[in-house]
Amino acid sequence: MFSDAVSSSPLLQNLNPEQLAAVTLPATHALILAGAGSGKTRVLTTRIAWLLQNGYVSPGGILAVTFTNKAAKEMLTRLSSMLPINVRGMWIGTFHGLCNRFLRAHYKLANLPSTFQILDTQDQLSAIKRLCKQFGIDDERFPPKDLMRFIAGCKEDGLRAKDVPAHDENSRKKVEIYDLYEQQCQREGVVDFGELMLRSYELLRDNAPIREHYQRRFRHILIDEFQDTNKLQYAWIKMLAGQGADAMESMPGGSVVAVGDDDQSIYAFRGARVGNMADFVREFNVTHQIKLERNYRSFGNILDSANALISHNTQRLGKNLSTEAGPGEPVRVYESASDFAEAQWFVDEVRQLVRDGTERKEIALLYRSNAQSRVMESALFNASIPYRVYGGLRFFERAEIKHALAYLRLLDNPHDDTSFMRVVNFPPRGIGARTIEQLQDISNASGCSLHDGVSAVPGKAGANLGAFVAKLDVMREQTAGCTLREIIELVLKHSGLEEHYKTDKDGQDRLENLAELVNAAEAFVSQEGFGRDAVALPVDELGVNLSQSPASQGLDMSAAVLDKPSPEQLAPDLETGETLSPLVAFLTHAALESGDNQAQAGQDAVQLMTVHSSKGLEFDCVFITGLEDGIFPHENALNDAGGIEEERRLMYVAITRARKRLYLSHSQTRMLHGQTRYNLKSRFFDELPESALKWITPRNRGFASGLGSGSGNWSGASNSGSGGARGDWAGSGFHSKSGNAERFASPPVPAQKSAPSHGLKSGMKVFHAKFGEGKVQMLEGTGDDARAQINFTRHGVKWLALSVAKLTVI
DNA sequence: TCTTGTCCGGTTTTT
DNA sequence: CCGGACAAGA
Repeated sequence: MFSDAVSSSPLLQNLNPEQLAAVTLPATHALILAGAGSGKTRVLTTRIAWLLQNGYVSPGGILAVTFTNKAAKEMLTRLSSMLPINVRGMWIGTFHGLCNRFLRAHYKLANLPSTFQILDTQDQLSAIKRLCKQFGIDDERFPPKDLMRFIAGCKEDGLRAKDVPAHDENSRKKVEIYDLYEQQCQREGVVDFGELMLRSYELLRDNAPIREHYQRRFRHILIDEFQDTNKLQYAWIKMLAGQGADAMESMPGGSVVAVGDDDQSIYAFRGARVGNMADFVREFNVTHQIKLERNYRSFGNILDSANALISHNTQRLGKNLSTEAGPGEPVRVYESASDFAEAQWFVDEVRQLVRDGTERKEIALLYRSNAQSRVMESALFNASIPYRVYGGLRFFERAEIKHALAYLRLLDNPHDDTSFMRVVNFPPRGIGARTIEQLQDISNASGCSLHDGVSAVPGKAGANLGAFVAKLDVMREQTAGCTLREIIELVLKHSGLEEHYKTDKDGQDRLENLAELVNAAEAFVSQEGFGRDAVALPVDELGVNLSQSPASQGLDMSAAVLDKPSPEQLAPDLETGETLSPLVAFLTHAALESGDNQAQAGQDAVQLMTVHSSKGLEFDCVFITGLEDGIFPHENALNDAGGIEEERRLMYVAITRARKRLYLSHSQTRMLHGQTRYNLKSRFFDELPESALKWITPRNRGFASGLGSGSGNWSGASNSGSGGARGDWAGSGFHSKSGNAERFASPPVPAQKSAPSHGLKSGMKVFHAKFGEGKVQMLEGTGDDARAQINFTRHGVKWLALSVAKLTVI
């Protein structure tokens, strides 16, 4: 179908046959099942470059969507290195970034003020709290966090309050609050993340000229990480592709290419629907499906482990990764006696790896939940090994930055009550809870913003408030016509933020961050041309630099011809080129890109992160720790099959991060919520191929203890052992190399032939040194793995590993 | 009004 | 254990 001239293009060199097929797909709808490490991003960007280079589409005719800013940025960078084109005007970005751009261009039709601001999760929560207070909602029955989840969930499903089915009193109330929240946001001129998507969708749905314009325009739609799309995002794509229920046409000559991996779907908890992949195939009549199963990342043993594990999932599209790299090293498995011992082992291994020439940044430590990082961090810290923890507070989420941004927002929109509340008494200026309550009552009664209610507050309180508002007004006047940098510097000074942190004894870091905010703004203005990114470009600028791509070699140009928008084809004001003020653009940027969390990004440091945040990354050496039932898989997922399958996919993601060497570890005991827990090793170990594994812990560790001795009395490694290990830790760090582990190692015990006879039966009453009296509810496993679920009178239900726990039958 | 102590609760995360 | 959230003193 394609000429030699095309396939010999330098763009297409070194692609394997499947990748090449994906890159050069004809203009139809297609699903690309791209396994981990199969070169997915490369395929996506190469396809875009290929389409452009051959003139099948102009830059303006492409819509490429990703989930994270990082992925979007990478796509743009790679693209500009492949082709000499100006990527600025191209619609490549995150769902939310693109929706923002769309709404900025059509703010009037979307019924938004031109300066609408975006609420991040923090802002949204405080907006909901404020609302609950105003309407006297019982926050025991309706915790604001739950309400936020509920509202976000509704929006992810594309539901307005009126569309949400409510059968009982409870859900009716929640829907009512959702509705009130919407009204509040509208009044204040703010939108949350979900609203960006939902409102874009509704505008496309309800406005035919707009819809048809964009449907004509985007000939090639590409979506990355399709398995993570939610219901609304899928509906949005359908709408743009003319597959909506009332669509006139179904983008003839156009194409939607969805790239995803159902095995890496790990975001169901936030509304992602893997089912979108199957729906896409059905609803778009997808005829071209390509599987990318050749893995260029990991050695065989690692891939075999991943394949074997994921084969235990039932709901799969089916895919098996293969490599030509050879088996490589075995997957190393380690069992420790405590989380402290695990950390010590990790530190020792890291030291060894570094000695052998591994770069620290090529070593990643993955864990299921953030709480697990602490013990690891301490161990690394004590060993003076540089490390970097991902996750946590990001730049634009820091309190001092949020304060500064709140002042800036109030300059543009004094009715932004969320921002008003945040800084009305920060730095402290004698406006207390009582005064604010008064103001809220007045504003609520007259249905105005807090800002407008100020004048009606009597007495000294009113005077204080008045002074605050006057200060804002002065700042607004003084900053008129200033550059972004000048505006921010002036606000930092006049708001008193700078002064406040100067006198605060540990305000140095915060001052530095505020200085960094000025830098960020400066960088934003110069690099981004302040927010041309955030607004739609005029239509006639869309074909920029197309002339620089080589003309197509006598190929079918119909796609390109179709795409080229002729000015008369479009209503003149469908897309506005209206420029946003630098300040609004910067505030938008701050909300949509919360900024990197760590300044020390470039350093050669060991990388610590949750499995979730490791998605999309790869490392030479990967440690997956805390592989215990209840930790990974997480206990909240143990009770339903779907939950276990998602945990298994999570494990699959974790394993496939490793290039050369993979370590798995679990611990017999672990401190959690200030208590020592006894965990069994993760059930996922049973799903890995024994031939790919190598246990580097002597397997006779732990022991069957005196079980079945008839006395009904047996001992495990003593409970106080963990206390001892902790003492060691707190006192002298990790000096004793294997000391902790040895402490737990049990004395040799004659093999117990009659393994299961630990003498316990459900219903028995037992005594535990720490938990007191309890009743055996359930028993599982044999020998080392035997465990009992015990309902303790004073401490509730617990699972105890019988090889460790000290129990007496009473 | 602002600071200090007690209580509670506690996955995963991006936008 | 550890942070956030609220209730009592300066």
